Amino acid sequence: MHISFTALSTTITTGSRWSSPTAGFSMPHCVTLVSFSAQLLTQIFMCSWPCSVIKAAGEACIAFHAHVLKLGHANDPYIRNVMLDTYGKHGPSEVAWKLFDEMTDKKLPDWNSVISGCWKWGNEAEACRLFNLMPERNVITWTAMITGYAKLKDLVSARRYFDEMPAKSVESWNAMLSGYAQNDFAEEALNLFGDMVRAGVQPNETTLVTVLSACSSCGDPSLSDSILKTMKRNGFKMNCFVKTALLNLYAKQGNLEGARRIFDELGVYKSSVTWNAMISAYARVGQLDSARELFSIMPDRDVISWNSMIAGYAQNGHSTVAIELFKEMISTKQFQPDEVTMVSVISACGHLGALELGNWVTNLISNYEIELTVSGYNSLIFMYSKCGNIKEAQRIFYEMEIRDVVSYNTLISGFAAHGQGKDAIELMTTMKEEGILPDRITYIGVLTACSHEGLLEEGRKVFESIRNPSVDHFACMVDLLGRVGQLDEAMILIDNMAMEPHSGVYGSLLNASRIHKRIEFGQLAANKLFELEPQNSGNYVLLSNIYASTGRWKDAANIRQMMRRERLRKGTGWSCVEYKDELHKFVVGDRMHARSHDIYRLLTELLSKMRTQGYSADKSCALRDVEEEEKEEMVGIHSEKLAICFSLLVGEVGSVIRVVKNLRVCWDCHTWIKMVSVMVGREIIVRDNNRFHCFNNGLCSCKDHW
DNA sequence: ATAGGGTTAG
Repeated sequence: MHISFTALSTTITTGSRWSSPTAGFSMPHCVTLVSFSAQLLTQIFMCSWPCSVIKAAGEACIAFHAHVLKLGHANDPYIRNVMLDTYGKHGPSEVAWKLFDEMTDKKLPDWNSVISGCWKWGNEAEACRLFNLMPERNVITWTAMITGYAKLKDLVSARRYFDEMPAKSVESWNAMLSGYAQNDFAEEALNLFGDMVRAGVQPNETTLVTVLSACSSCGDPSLSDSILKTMKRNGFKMNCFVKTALLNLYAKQGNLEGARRIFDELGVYKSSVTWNAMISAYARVGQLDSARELFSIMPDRDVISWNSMIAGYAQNGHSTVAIELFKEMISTKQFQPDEVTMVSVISACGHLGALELGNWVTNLISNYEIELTVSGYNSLIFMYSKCGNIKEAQRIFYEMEIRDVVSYNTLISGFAAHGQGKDAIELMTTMKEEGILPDRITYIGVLTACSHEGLLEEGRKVFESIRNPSVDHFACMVDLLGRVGQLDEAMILIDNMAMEPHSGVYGSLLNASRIHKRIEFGQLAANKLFELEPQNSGNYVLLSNIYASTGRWKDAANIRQMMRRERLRKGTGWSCVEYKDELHKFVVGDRMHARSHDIYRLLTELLSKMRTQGYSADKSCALRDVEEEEKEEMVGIHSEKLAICFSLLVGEVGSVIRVVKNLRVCWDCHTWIKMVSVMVGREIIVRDNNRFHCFNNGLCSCKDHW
């Protein structure tokens, strides 16, 4: 960009560029300020004005400069440095470099301003060149170098300057601390803080904010406790920033009452950051009503408030609410959704299997001109594979320029859901070749994929290659062994585990016992599970089903009796169908749907057809069905059946994925859907939580299931 | 200087 000062001067004096781009920053006002004093001019740029005004000031910068020249301040060293600093920070930076080059008597602050400017625009080479060239340096110069390298995430270089600098101010320590803290090196930050205390440097508020933030991400309460004690002992005065950081620390440690106390104590002196910290604290732990209440009375909501709320719903199983809230957000037209918003919403679409909705959201990304980073693309991979379109997920994956471990994990898990074990293994090999190390989630994905495809030997090899297998990996391996029928070996594996097996391990064993009708293992697993998670009704249902499937009706009934005695009910499962841009959600015995009447009629029709077509080909199946009818009379028709009947009514079966929960626990749904697929002569695709089942002509793509 | 997002099993 070429700047002609004379031309600008003219523009300014005619006043044509002034009124609009500078909100609350009108021309006469500026002129007055400039002519007052250099001190005031500094204030305009340096004081903590809202971002919008600073931006406006950036645009107005050139004009200011023109005025400074006109008013004869051009050679005032103080003003000149302010202009240099301002151009460097807000641009156009070229002006700063030009000004600096033309200066014949460069003073130390001028060098410092220009070096800071270089870092601001990411010009490491120039910053270093000037640093080495300058005749003298002060503590500000050195600190600028630390801040600059910290911004580039080059903490080794930052630390080198920090260690080499002849004298350190609190600000230097703070720069190094926040460099560590903001780049996820909480531990290093806390260690450095220890050094700082030992060096006898008095921390200020900024220090505390940084350190408390590091404490909240490192999760060691004893450290923050001692810091807080020292603060109390020294009578440290806490401003709003420190209190908000402390609020966040309490929240991250699970002390919501403590967090709320700080929130309330702050009274009217809360910033929007304080509000957001409290809202997201509630939202994270699933106290969505408390979060929503604060959200609704918060004075100045911003994107982050919306994002915290939306993410709260999305992460606590309320995908539909998350999407509704998002729609509300954009309908106000006051808020621009950003990548973070989109990631939550896209992920919610994935959980719901709502492809149409997902496509609509994806289009919004370009409408709002949102630049996606790796996380954004990752969420798209997740959404497409959860919606059954693994091809599109793969396409996005291969089009990405940079992929991280989550990209790989997400696609591998997608392969697992689609039963593509070999693809999962192959992708893990590729990621290693690309220099990305598999983590525990990668292995969970690959093992699950092997299990779903029945690849015992391949899975075994993968399992043996894991350096420090966690309980989850054992659970996957038990699942794999169990599914292919090697229950004895699965049992040996459990017995030889170095750690205590958790519910996932016994859950896998129980499921395998069901598939292969191995009552003895089923009983063992179920009894362990009754201890480990007595509230999970699914375990009772499963054991009862195992008894029933081998004709032990009395035992089956006893378990049901036990459930009743313990007042356990099947959890709130739901099924969901997307049709014409709308989500149709069903729960057990649902009669709320607009087409309920038609749905139940079709259901009855199908059932009588099934009877005449010999639903009872398999003896145990027929008997099961009797018991199932009994149960349905009590609790109502399964949500899965309602959802599928709705799809049949609107004629969308085969093109849309249906999401159902707990197909595993569901008594006869699997058989039922198989029969339906024969009767309608079409393919029915169902996603049971995390796995796709393709029903066609009485067969299911996952052979191991029943 | 403080606040917000994505991945796993049954």
